Amino acid sequence: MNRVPQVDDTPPHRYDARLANEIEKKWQDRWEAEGTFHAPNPVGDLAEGFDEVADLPKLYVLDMFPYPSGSGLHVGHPLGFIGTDVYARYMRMTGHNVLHAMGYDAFGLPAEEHARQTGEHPRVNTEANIANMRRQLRALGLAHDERRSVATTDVSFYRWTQWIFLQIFSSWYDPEADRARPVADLIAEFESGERDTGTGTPWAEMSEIQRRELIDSHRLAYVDEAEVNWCPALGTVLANEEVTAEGRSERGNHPVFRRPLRQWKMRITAYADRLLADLDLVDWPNSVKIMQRNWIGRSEGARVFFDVADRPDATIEVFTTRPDTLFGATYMVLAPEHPLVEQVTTETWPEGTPDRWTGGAATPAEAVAAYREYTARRSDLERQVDARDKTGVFTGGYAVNPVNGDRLPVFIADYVMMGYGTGAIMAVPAQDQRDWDFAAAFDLPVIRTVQPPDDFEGEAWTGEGTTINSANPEAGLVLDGLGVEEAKTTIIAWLTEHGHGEGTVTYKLRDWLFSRQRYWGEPFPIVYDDTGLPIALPEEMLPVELPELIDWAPRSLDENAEPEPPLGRATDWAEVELDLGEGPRKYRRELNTMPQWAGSCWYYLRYLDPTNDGAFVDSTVERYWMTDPTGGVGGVDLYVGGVEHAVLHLLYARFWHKVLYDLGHVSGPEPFSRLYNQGYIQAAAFQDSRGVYVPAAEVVEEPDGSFTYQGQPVERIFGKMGKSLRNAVTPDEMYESYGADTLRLYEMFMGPMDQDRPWETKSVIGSHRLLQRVWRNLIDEQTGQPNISDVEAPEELRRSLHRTIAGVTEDFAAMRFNTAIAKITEFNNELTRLEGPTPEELATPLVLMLAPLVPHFAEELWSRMGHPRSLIREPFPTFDPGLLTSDTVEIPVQMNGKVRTRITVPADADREAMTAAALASPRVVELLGGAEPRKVIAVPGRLVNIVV
RNA sequence: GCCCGGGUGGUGGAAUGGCAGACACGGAGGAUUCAAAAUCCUCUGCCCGAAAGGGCGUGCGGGUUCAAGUCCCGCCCCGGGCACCA
Repeated sequence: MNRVPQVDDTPPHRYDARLANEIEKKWQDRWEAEGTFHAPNPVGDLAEGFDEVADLPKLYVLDMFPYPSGSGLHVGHPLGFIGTDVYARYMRMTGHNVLHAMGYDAFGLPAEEHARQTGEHPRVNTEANIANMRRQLRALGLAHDERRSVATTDVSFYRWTQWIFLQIFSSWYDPEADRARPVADLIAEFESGERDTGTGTPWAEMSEIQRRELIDSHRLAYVDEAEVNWCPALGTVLANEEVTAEGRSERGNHPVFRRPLRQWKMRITAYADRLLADLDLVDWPNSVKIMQRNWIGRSEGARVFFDVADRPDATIEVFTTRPDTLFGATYMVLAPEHPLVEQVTTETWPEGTPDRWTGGAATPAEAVAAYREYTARRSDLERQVDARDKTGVFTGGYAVNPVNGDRLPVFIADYVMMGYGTGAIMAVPAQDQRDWDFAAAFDLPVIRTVQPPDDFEGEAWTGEGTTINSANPEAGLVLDGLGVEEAKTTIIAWLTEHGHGEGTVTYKLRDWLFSRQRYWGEPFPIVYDDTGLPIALPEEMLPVELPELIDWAPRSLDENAEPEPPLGRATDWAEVELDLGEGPRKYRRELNTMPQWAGSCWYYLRYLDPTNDGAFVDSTVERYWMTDPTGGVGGVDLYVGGVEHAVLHLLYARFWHKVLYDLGHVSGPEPFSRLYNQGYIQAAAFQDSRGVYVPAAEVVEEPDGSFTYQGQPVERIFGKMGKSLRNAVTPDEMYESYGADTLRLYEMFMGPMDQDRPWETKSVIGSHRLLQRVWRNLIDEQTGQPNISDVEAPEELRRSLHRTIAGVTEDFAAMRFNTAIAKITEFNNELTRLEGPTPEELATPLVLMLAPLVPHFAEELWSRMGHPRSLIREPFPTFDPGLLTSDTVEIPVQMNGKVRTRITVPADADREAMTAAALASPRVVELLGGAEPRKVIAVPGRLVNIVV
């Protein structure tokens, strides 16, 4: 290579990656040493310095709890963190005591899988990952109060997770008071006889075990033998919410099987109504509220009891949202697993049973057995695909319609599910398309009870209409002529009066399956005695620490394997001798662990008071940070995270918060008063002709716009950044090429915070150039000294500055960082055109406006401009409204809505003056050609439109 | 199927019913330089035109309005959520 030796004539003090890295390191160290980001608490360990901020309003800004992944961060991860940091820094400069902290949601499957593969304890791996993530985040210059950083895996943290579990375990939901209360109150009410036990046996006559079982059945955390989602590949059960519609695990996409198992559950359904109603109190994206509402799935209707013909002991209870259509019921359906199926099924087929109904079986019992087997084999996916092809068999039994005594054949069919309502329906084909489809397939009658519109040509009519064919005058029941709503009210009253049913509300929401067969999670603070009933460990025995495990050997588990909690292998730990008040006795520990959601249900409360050994959070501290002084619902002031947590995490956390609120441990009913969903950074990924992903960084864009990798054409797609698509770009790469401030600025500039956007490494240079230009406007690149003078700024630039401040202030407050940056850029571009040193009155506000976005950069300039102290609490620049307007404005003149020319008029010109000026302009005179305009619209300060 | 979002230059995106495309990337040209990088300046939606200027243009089709990316009606496409929920 005979290259000419290069002389590096880059000025010594140019803002480039090398200088940026130097500056960033310096300021990060200084911030840490000076505790710049410490947010003082009103009392307790972290109260130092509170006097200085006592008069300021508080602000609690929070990021969703990150999982410290082993592969480290890519540039998509910190988008939200940077956004909250910019906002939090801005709010500090507008005079708020801002709490912003970051912790780690560090329990979970990946660390345990890693342990299985390497034999290394999950804690070792987890702590290494946390350390790496801390390093990467620190390099971004995020203004977190590092004293408040916690990890769910810290014993000092999960001790309080266990404590909260005990609070929930020791509570029950009092429907009259509509809140959770201590179980002790319930026992007292049973003892005094104030509350009926509901078992038919008075408390005084119950045995000790009966009493415990009764109490346990009321607890908000309870053990239940129930159908659960067993995922052998993960070796654990999953919550319903963790299973996809295809019957696979959300994590890893492994097959999931239904099987009965003894498991912990949380009675979240008791809170269904409040979780729904209180959504009205919070400032959340509408889409998230809707998702939560759908998930809770409240629906109003009625329970109706149907006697079974010739079976006096059996009653089929159905839930319907359309009790007004009861006269249109022509058959009944039970879910295949419904417990009444055996009782309803007859020995032989009734006379005249159509062949279509029997499934070809000789007896109803055989038909039922065969159909049950068929449905058990059928996957959820298959069922969805042919949802309109209804299947089922007749049980041979009949139910009696309470409104008119009609005999209705009872079927089993898999379009009715055990998990919703009562697992049984009355089928009304005329007003329900699913029932219509089934009726058509099985040749069942259709009776319209709502008059469809004359031009209706469809099948089932589910809309409004007049009730018809619905009268039984002898029973005192006439619905004919009523609208749907009136008919519902009338029939519910009739059902209630005659003991055939009642109005009721049903929810889709199920109780929350709370135990997992994993090691790397919080142990339950629960032991069992000989009765097999759970006993809460007393608070003083917390924490219950995880035992050390040596055996990480993978177990091959299949569908039929007995789920086996790893803690069962810690035999020394599993059995324990304790004195729980009755002298030392042997107990068995609970071997399941809590799901990963547990820690994220309350971490935001621990940030408030992370070092407190006497309480999960001090109540004065909690009130200070979580109460809205203006009387709002309170809670975290701004919570930012991805929309993928719209249902699970946010619903669980709200539930725990409400329990804690009911028990008096927190001051408000909602944890997060304002929620903001950040978008995702997507990135281009490239597939070769075999469909294999190639390293995106090595793909070349050809002049014709196509892409090649090593000379071979590849195809571009967009997707999540990550290892699997081989398109990850790390923050470390960006620090090296441009510095962290450039990365921050670019991420904020790419587009609105709440939108997905594609990452483009080649565009980062633009943000870097902005910083270079600002630097050059304020610093002499040869000497590194400020190039700033105290001469007055030209009038035009001063006005421009004040317009910029006004716009940026508004944009920052609304988290529109991209447009704020555009305004700053525009102002700086004007500044660039100015000859000579930059006037101080322009330089200072510019630096302060940039400070939230690029904090190291701004601190460095601030310091070079002669300020000894950090600008962290420097007041944000204010603007003079008088400078926002100018004396004259240029406005467009339209003719018939099309811009034809522009005129300059005094800013305060009224309609007449504007019209006159417009009509006098040469261009308008020319175009009018002497004609009279039909009409002239003049909007002061805006435009003139001449209609001809 | 139902419920939410969203469709604007080559690209990311900007626009209280009032000049569509701010700002940036990319591209073109120029200044500077022995040369290059860097920097600075100019241009850059499409079409016609030498220019002046004109026409078209915010997914498609209608409508309201002096004026529509923005409001209304009907479609199409993309993304997300839910889904035989009685």
